[in-house]
Amino acid sequence: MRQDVVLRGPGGPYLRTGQVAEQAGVNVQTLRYYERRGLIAEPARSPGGHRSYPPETVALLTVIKAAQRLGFTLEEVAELLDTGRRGHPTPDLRARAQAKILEVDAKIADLTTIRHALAQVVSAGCDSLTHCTCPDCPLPFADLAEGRFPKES
Amino acid sequence: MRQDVVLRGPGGPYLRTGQVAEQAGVNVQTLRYYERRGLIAEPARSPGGHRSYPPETVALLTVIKAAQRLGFTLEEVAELLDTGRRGHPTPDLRARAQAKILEVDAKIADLTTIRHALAQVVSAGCDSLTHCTCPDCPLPFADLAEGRFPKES
DNA sequence: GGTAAGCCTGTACCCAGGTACCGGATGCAA
DNA sequence: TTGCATCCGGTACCTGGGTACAGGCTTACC
Repeated sequence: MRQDVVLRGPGGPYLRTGQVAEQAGVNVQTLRYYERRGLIAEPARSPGGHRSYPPETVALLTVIKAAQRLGFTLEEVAELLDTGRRGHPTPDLRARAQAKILEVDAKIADLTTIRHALAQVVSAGCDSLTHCTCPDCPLPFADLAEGRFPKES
Repeated sequence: MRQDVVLRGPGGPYLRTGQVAEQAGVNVQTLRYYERRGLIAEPARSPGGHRSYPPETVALLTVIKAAQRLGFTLEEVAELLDTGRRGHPTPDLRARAQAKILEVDAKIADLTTIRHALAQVVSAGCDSLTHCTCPDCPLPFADLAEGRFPKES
Protein backbone atom coordinates (compact mmCIF):
# COMPACT_ATOMS: atom_id res chain seq x y z
CA MET A 1 0.00 0.00 0.00
CA ARG A 2 2.03 2.92 -1.21
CA GLN A 3 -1.08 4.32 -2.79
CA ASP A 4 -1.79 6.91 -0.11
CA VAL A 5 0.97 9.08 -1.40
CA VAL A 6 0.05 11.87 -3.70
CA LEU A 7 1.95 13.06 -6.73
CA ARG A 8 1.98 16.82 -6.97
CA GLY A 9 1.82 18.59 -10.24
CA PRO A 10 0.57 21.83 -11.67
CA GLY A 11 -2.95 22.39 -10.37
CA GLY A 12 -3.30 19.98 -7.52
CA PRO A 13 -2.80 16.49 -6.15
CA TYR A 14 -2.59 14.02 -8.98
CA LEU A 15 -3.70 10.42 -8.80
CA ARG A 16 -2.28 7.25 -10.24
CA THR A 17 -4.21 4.60 -12.10
CA GLY A 18 -4.84 2.37 -9.11
CA GLN A 19 -6.05 5.25 -6.96
CA VAL A 20 -8.51 6.47 -9.55
CA ALA A 21 -9.73 2.95 -10.19
CA GLU A 22 -10.27 2.25 -6.53
CA GLN A 23 -12.00 5.53 -5.78
CA ALA A 24 -14.28 5.19 -8.76
CA GLY A 25 -14.93 1.53 -8.14
CA VAL A 26 -13.76 0.36 -11.53
CA ASN A 27 -11.06 -1.94 -12.74
CA VAL A 28 -7.70 -0.52 -13.79
CA GLN A 29 -8.14 -2.13 -17.19
CA THR A 30 -11.48 -0.44 -17.53
CA LEU A 31 -9.80 2.91 -17.04
CA ARG A 32 -7.49 2.32 -19.97
CA TYR A 33 -10.35 0.88 -21.97
CA TYR A 34 -12.27 4.13 -21.47
CA GLU A 35 -9.21 6.06 -22.49
CA ARG A 36 -9.02 4.07 -25.72
CA ARG A 37 -12.72 4.65 -26.30
CA GLY A 38 -12.27 8.39 -25.84
CA LEU A 39 -14.39 8.67 -22.69
CA ILE A 40 -11.60 10.06 -20.60
CA ALA A 41 -8.76 12.20 -21.90
CA GLU A 42 -5.23 10.89 -22.07
CA PRO A 43 -3.73 11.98 -18.76
CA ALA A 44 -0.30 13.47 -18.16
CA ARG A 45 2.54 11.05 -17.61
CA SER A 46 5.28 10.79 -15.04
CA PRO A 47 8.85 10.81 -16.39
CA GLY A 48 8.73 7.03 -16.29
CA GLY A 49 5.52 6.86 -18.30
CA HIS A 50 3.00 6.29 -15.51
CA ARG A 51 -0.37 7.97 -15.89
CA SER A 52 -1.09 10.89 -13.60
CA TYR A 53 -4.77 11.80 -13.34
CA PRO A 54 -6.37 15.02 -12.14
CA PRO A 55 -8.70 14.27 -9.23
CA GLU A 56 -11.87 15.22 -11.13
CA THR A 57 -11.41 12.08 -13.19
CA VAL A 58 -13.10 10.18 -10.37
CA ALA A 59 -16.20 12.34 -10.67
CA LEU A 60 -16.15 11.89 -14.43
CA LEU A 61 -16.16 8.13 -13.99
CA THR A 62 -19.12 8.40 -11.65
CA VAL A 63 -20.97 10.35 -14.32
CA ILE A 64 -20.10 7.76 -16.96
CA LYS A 65 -21.39 4.97 -14.76
CA ALA A 66 -24.59 6.87 -14.02
CA ALA A 67 -25.19 7.47 -17.72
CA GLN A 68 -24.60 3.80 -18.41
CA ARG A 69 -27.16 2.86 -15.83
CA LEU A 70 -29.59 5.14 -17.62
CA GLY A 71 -29.20 2.96 -20.66
CA PHE A 72 -26.73 4.96 -22.71
CA THR A 73 -24.08 2.97 -24.52
CA LEU A 74 -20.44 3.93 -24.07
CA GLU A 75 -20.53 5.38 -27.55
CA GLU A 76 -23.47 7.58 -26.65
CA VAL A 77 -21.81 8.64 -23.41
CA ALA A 78 -18.67 9.53 -25.34
CA GLU A 79 -20.69 11.69 -27.70
CA LEU A 80 -22.53 13.39 -24.87
CA LEU A 81 -19.30 14.16 -23.06
CA ASP A 82 -17.83 15.40 -26.30
CA THR A 83 -20.60 17.84 -27.12
CA GLY A 84 -20.45 18.95 -23.49
CA ARG A 85 -16.73 19.60 -23.78
CA ARG A 86 -17.10 21.60 -26.97
CA GLY A 87 -18.66 24.41 -24.96
CA HIS A 88 -21.89 25.99 -26.26
CA PRO A 89 -24.56 24.00 -24.41
CA THR A 90 -26.92 22.30 -26.82
CA PRO A 91 -30.27 20.71 -26.13
CA ASP A 92 -28.54 17.48 -27.04
CA LEU A 93 -28.69 15.78 -23.66
CA ARG A 94 -32.33 16.63 -23.21
CA ALA A 95 -33.25 15.37 -26.64
CA ARG A 96 -31.28 12.19 -26.19
CA ALA A 97 -32.85 11.60 -22.81
CA GLN A 98 -36.27 11.99 -24.37
CA ALA A 99 -35.37 9.53 -27.12
CA LYS A 100 -34.03 7.14 -24.50
CA ILE A 101 -37.30 7.34 -22.63
CA LEU A 102 -39.06 6.12 -25.75
CA GLU A 103 -36.61 3.23 -26.03
CA VAL A 104 -37.15 2.34 -22.40
CA ASP A 105 -40.91 2.49 -22.83
CA ALA A 106 -40.68 0.17 -25.80
CA LYS A 107 -38.61 -2.28 -23.82
CA ILE A 108 -41.05 -2.19 -20.95
CA ALA A 109 -43.92 -2.81 -23.35
CA ASP A 110 -42.13 -5.79 -24.88
CA LEU A 111 -41.34 -7.21 -21.48
CA THR A 112 -44.95 -6.78 -20.46
CA THR A 113 -46.11 -8.78 -23.46
CA ILE A 114 -43.57 -11.43 -22.64
CA ARG A 115 -44.69 -11.52 -19.06
CA HIS A 116 -48.20 -12.04 -20.28
CA ALA A 117 -47.23 -14.99 -22.44
CA LEU A 118 -45.25 -16.52 -19.60
CA ALA A 119 -48.19 -16.15 -17.26
CA GLN A 120 -50.32 -17.98 -19.81
CA VAL A 121 -47.86 -20.85 -19.88
CA VAL A 122 -48.02 -21.07 -16.13
CA SER A 123 -51.76 -20.81 -15.77
CA ALA A 124 -52.47 -23.20 -18.64
CA GLY A 125 -50.08 -25.68 -17.06
CA CYS A 126 -47.95 -26.29 -20.14
CA ASP A 127 -45.60 -29.19 -19.61
CA SER A 128 -43.62 -29.29 -22.83
CA LEU A 129 -42.44 -26.84 -25.41
CA THR A 130 -43.10 -29.21 -28.27
CA HIS A 131 -45.67 -31.72 -27.03
CA CYS A 132 -47.70 -29.89 -24.50
CA THR A 133 -50.68 -31.86 -23.24
CA CYS A 134 -52.50 -29.02 -21.56
CA PRO A 135 -55.94 -27.95 -22.87
CA ASP A 136 -56.05 -24.77 -24.93
CA CYS A 137 -52.28 -24.65 -24.99
CA PRO A 138 -51.01 -21.13 -25.69
CA LEU A 139 -47.80 -22.42 -27.26
CA PRO A 140 -46.17 -21.48 -29.55
CA PHE A 141 -47.47 -17.98 -28.91
CA ALA A 142 -49.09 -16.79 -32.07
CA ASP A 143 -49.20 -13.31 -30.57
CA LEU A 144 -45.45 -13.17 -30.30
CA ALA A 145 -45.27 -12.64 -34.02
CA GLU A 146 -42.11 -13.27 -35.97
CA GLY A 147 -39.77 -10.35 -35.70
CA ARG A 148 -41.72 -8.42 -33.11
CA PHE A 149 -38.83 -8.56 -30.67
CA PRO A 150 -35.79 -8.15 -32.85
CA LYS A 151 -33.13 -8.57 -30.20
CA GLU A 152 -35.09 -8.54 -27.01
CA SER A 153 -34.10 -11.00 -24.36
CA MET B 1 -34.02 -21.69 -57.51
CA ARG B 2 -34.09 -25.46 -57.52
CA GLN B 3 -35.33 -25.35 -53.97
CA ASP B 4 -38.94 -26.16 -54.78
CA VAL B 5 -38.02 -29.75 -55.39
CA VAL B 6 -38.59 -32.16 -52.59
CA LEU B 7 -36.40 -35.04 -51.60
CA ARG B 8 -38.38 -38.10 -50.75
CA GLY B 9 -37.34 -40.46 -48.06
CA PRO B 10 -38.87 -42.83 -45.57
CA GLY B 11 -41.69 -41.01 -43.84
CA GLY B 12 -42.36 -38.03 -46.02
CA PRO B 13 -41.01 -35.15 -48.03
CA TYR B 14 -37.61 -34.18 -46.73
CA LEU B 15 -36.17 -30.69 -46.84
CA ARG B 16 -32.71 -29.38 -47.48
CA THR B 17 -30.91 -26.79 -45.42
CA GLY B 18 -31.89 -23.84 -47.55
CA GLN B 19 -35.53 -24.82 -47.60
CA VAL B 20 -35.75 -25.21 -43.84
CA ALA B 21 -33.89 -21.97 -43.30
CA GLU B 22 -36.15 -20.05 -45.62
CA GLN B 23 -39.38 -21.49 -44.26
CA ALA B 24 -38.32 -20.86 -40.68
CA GLY B 25 -36.94 -17.44 -41.44
CA VAL B 26 -33.46 -18.15 -40.16
CA ASN B 27 -30.02 -18.15 -41.67
CA VAL B 28 -28.55 -21.39 -42.97
CA GLN B 29 -25.58 -20.89 -40.67
CA THR B 30 -27.93 -20.55 -37.74
CA LEU B 31 -29.36 -23.94 -38.53
CA ARG B 32 -25.97 -25.56 -38.24
CA TYR B 33 -25.23 -23.48 -35.19
CA TYR B 34 -28.36 -24.83 -33.49
CA GLU B 35 -27.34 -28.33 -34.47
CA ARG B 36 -23.95 -27.82 -32.79
CA ARG B 37 -25.69 -26.42 -29.73
CA GLY B 38 -27.94 -29.47 -29.53
CA LEU B 39 -31.19 -27.63 -30.19
CA ILE B 40 -32.03 -29.62 -33.26
CA ALA B 41 -31.06 -33.22 -33.85
CA GLU B 42 -28.51 -34.17 -36.45
CA PRO B 43 -30.57 -34.86 -39.54
CA ALA B 44 -30.19 -37.71 -41.99
CA ARG B 45 -27.78 -37.20 -44.85
CA SER B 46 -27.94 -37.70 -48.57
CA PRO B 47 -25.35 -40.08 -50.02
CA GLY B 48 -23.25 -37.04 -50.79
CA GLY B 49 -23.44 -35.72 -47.24
CA HIS B 50 -26.13 -33.08 -47.63
CA ARG B 51 -28.51 -32.68 -44.69
CA SER B 52 -32.05 -33.91 -45.19
CA TYR B 53 -34.53 -32.56 -42.66
CA PRO B 54 -37.94 -33.89 -41.69
CA PRO B 55 -40.56 -31.19 -42.24
CA GLU B 56 -41.38 -30.78 -38.56
CA THR B 57 -37.99 -29.16 -38.11
CA VAL B 58 -39.58 -25.93 -39.31
CA ALA B 59 -42.11 -26.06 -36.48
CA LEU B 60 -39.35 -26.83 -34.02
CA LEU B 61 -37.49 -23.73 -35.11
CA THR B 62 -40.63 -21.68 -34.61
CA VAL B 63 -40.87 -23.00 -31.08
CA ILE B 64 -37.22 -22.19 -30.43
CA LYS B 65 -37.71 -18.65 -31.67
CA ALA B 66 -40.83 -18.22 -29.54
CA ALA B 67 -39.01 -19.43 -26.44
CA GLN B 68 -36.18 -17.04 -27.17
CA ARG B 69 -38.62 -14.18 -27.41
CA LEU B 70 -39.90 -15.21 -23.99
CA GLY B 71 -36.45 -14.54 -22.65
CA PHE B 72 -35.02 -18.04 -22.50
CA THR B 73 -31.40 -18.41 -23.52
CA LEU B 74 -30.47 -20.99 -26.11
CA GLU B 75 -29.04 -23.09 -23.31
CA GLU B 76 -32.32 -22.98 -21.44
CA VAL B 77 -34.25 -23.80 -24.60
CA ALA B 78 -31.97 -26.75 -25.23
CA GLU B 79 -32.62 -28.05 -21.73
CA LEU B 80 -36.35 -27.59 -22.02
CA LEU B 81 -36.42 -29.41 -25.34
CA ASP B 82 -34.29 -32.14 -23.86
CA THR B 83 -36.46 -32.81 -20.84
CA GLY B 84 -39.43 -32.71 -23.19
CA ARG B 85 -37.83 -35.32 -25.43
CA ARG B 86 -36.99 -37.62 -22.55
CA GLY B 87 -40.67 -38.42 -22.17
CA HIS B 88 -42.16 -38.31 -18.67
CA PRO B 89 -43.59 -34.79 -18.46
CA THR B 90 -42.13 -32.83 -15.58
CA PRO B 91 -43.27 -29.54 -14.07
CA ASP B 92 -40.00 -28.17 -15.39
CA LEU B 93 -41.38 -25.81 -17.99
CA ARG B 94 -43.93 -24.39 -15.59
CA ALA B 95 -41.32 -23.81 -12.89
CA ARG B 96 -38.93 -22.22 -15.31
CA ALA B 97 -41.63 -19.98 -16.68
CA GLN B 98 -42.45 -18.86 -13.16
CA ALA B 99 -38.79 -18.10 -12.48
CA LYS B 100 -38.58 -16.22 -15.75
CA ILE B 101 -41.55 -14.11 -14.75
CA LEU B 102 -39.62 -12.99 -11.69
CA GLU B 103 -36.65 -12.08 -13.89
CA VAL B 104 -38.88 -10.13 -16.22
CA ASP B 105 -40.50 -8.31 -13.33
CA ALA B 106 -37.09 -7.33 -11.99
CA LYS B 107 -36.10 -5.99 -15.40
CA ILE B 108 -39.29 -3.99 -15.66
CA ALA B 109 -38.69 -2.52 -12.20
CA ASP B 110 -35.15 -1.50 -13.15
CA LEU B 111 -36.33 0.06 -16.38
CA THR B 112 -39.02 1.93 -14.51
CA THR B 113 -36.45 3.45 -12.17
CA ILE B 114 -34.33 4.37 -15.15
CA ARG B 115 -37.28 5.93 -16.88
CA HIS B 116 -37.88 8.00 -13.77
CA ALA B 117 -34.34 9.30 -13.72
CA LEU B 118 -34.48 10.11 -17.43
CA ALA B 119 -37.71 12.00 -16.94
CA GLN B 120 -36.00 14.04 -14.23
CA VAL B 121 -33.21 14.95 -16.61
CA VAL B 122 -35.74 16.12 -19.15
CA SER B 123 -37.95 18.06 -16.78
CA ALA B 124 -35.03 19.69 -14.97
CA GLY B 125 -33.64 20.74 -18.33
CA CYS B 126 -30.15 19.32 -17.85
CA ASP B 127 -27.86 20.46 -20.63
CA SER B 128 -24.61 18.70 -19.83
CA LEU B 129 -23.55 15.47 -18.20
CA THR B 130 -20.61 17.08 -16.50
CA HIS B 131 -21.36 20.80 -16.25
CA CYS B 132 -25.09 21.04 -16.07
CA THR B 133 -26.35 24.56 -15.42
CA CYS B 134 -29.90 23.69 -14.52
CA PRO B 135 -31.20 24.41 -11.01
CA ASP B 136 -31.55 21.45 -8.65
CA CYS B 137 -29.76 19.27 -11.15
CA PRO B 138 -30.59 15.59 -10.60
CA LEU B 139 -27.26 14.46 -12.04
CA PRO B 140 -25.42 12.26 -11.28
CA PHE B 141 -28.39 10.35 -9.89
CA ALA B 142 -27.59 9.48 -6.33
CA ASP B 143 -30.57 7.13 -6.35
CA LEU B 144 -29.02 5.00 -9.07
CA ALA B 145 -26.67 3.60 -6.48
CA GLU B 146 -23.46 1.87 -7.49
CA GLY B 147 -24.10 -1.70 -8.41
CA ARG B 148 -27.85 -1.51 -8.41
CA PHE B 149 -28.04 -2.40 -12.06
CA PRO B 150 -25.31 -4.98 -12.52
CA LYS B 151 -25.65 -5.51 -16.25
CA GLU B 152 -28.76 -3.60 -17.12
CA SER B 153 -28.72 -1.64 -20.30
C1' DG C 1 20.35 -0.14 -3.01
C1' DG C 2 17.15 -3.76 -2.19
C1' DT C 3 12.52 -5.24 -2.64
C1' DA C 4 7.89 -5.43 -3.72
C1' DA C 5 3.84 -3.22 -5.19
C1' DG C 6 2.22 -1.14 -8.83
C1' DC C 7 2.34 0.33 -13.45
C1' DC C 8 3.43 -0.11 -18.60
C1' DT C 9 2.16 -2.02 -23.56
C1' DG C 10 0.25 -5.40 -26.30
C1' DT C 11 -2.48 -9.03 -27.07
C1' DA C 12 -5.85 -12.46 -26.19
C1' DC C 13 -9.96 -13.86 -24.10
C1' DC C 14 -14.83 -13.72 -22.05
C1' DC C 15 -20.21 -13.71 -22.74
C1' DA C 16 -24.40 -14.84 -26.34
C1' DG C 17 -26.04 -15.49 -30.48
C1' DG C 18 -25.08 -15.70 -34.33
C1' DT C 19 -22.72 -14.34 -39.35
C1' DA C 20 -19.19 -14.54 -42.97
C1' DC C 21 -15.84 -16.54 -45.76
C1' DC C 22 -13.09 -20.24 -47.88
C1' DG C 23 -12.08 -23.93 -51.13
C1' DG C 24 -14.07 -27.84 -52.54
C1' DA C 25 -17.98 -31.28 -53.23
C1' DT C 26 -22.84 -32.31 -54.60
C1' DG C 27 -27.46 -32.07 -56.77
C1' DC C 28 -30.15 -31.41 -60.42
C1' DA C 29 -32.14 -29.75 -64.71
C1' DA C 30 -31.43 -28.90 -69.54
C1' DT D 1 -22.45 -33.70 -69.61
C1' DT D 2 -22.28 -29.28 -68.55
C1' DG D 3 -23.21 -25.51 -65.72
C1' DC D 4 -24.43 -23.37 -61.67
C1' DA D 5 -27.03 -23.11 -57.34
C1' DT D 6 -26.53 -25.03 -53.26
C1' DC D 7 -24.30 -27.40 -49.61
C1' DC D 8 -20.18 -29.14 -47.00
C1' DG D 9 -16.76 -28.54 -42.90
C1' DG D 10 -13.71 -25.50 -40.66
C1' DT D 11 -12.46 -21.38 -39.08
C1' DA D 12 -12.64 -16.54 -38.24
C1' DC D 13 -15.21 -12.58 -37.23
C1' DC D 14 -18.97 -9.52 -35.21
C1' DT D 15 -21.23 -6.58 -31.17
C1' DG D 16 -20.51 -4.35 -26.25
C1' DG D 17 -18.30 -3.92 -22.31
C1' DG D 18 -15.02 -5.13 -20.37
C1' DT D 19 -11.18 -8.67 -18.10
C1' DA D 20 -6.84 -11.32 -17.98
C1' DC D 21 -2.23 -12.38 -18.85
C1' DA D 22 2.76 -11.99 -20.12
C1' DG D 23 7.02 -9.89 -19.72
C1' DG D 24 9.27 -5.91 -18.50
C1' DC D 25 9.83 -1.16 -16.25
C1' DT D 26 8.95 2.49 -12.28
C1' DT D 27 8.16 4.08 -7.92
C1' DA D 28 8.24 4.23 -3.24
C1' DC D 29 9.64 2.95 1.11
C1' DC D 30 13.20 1.21 4.31
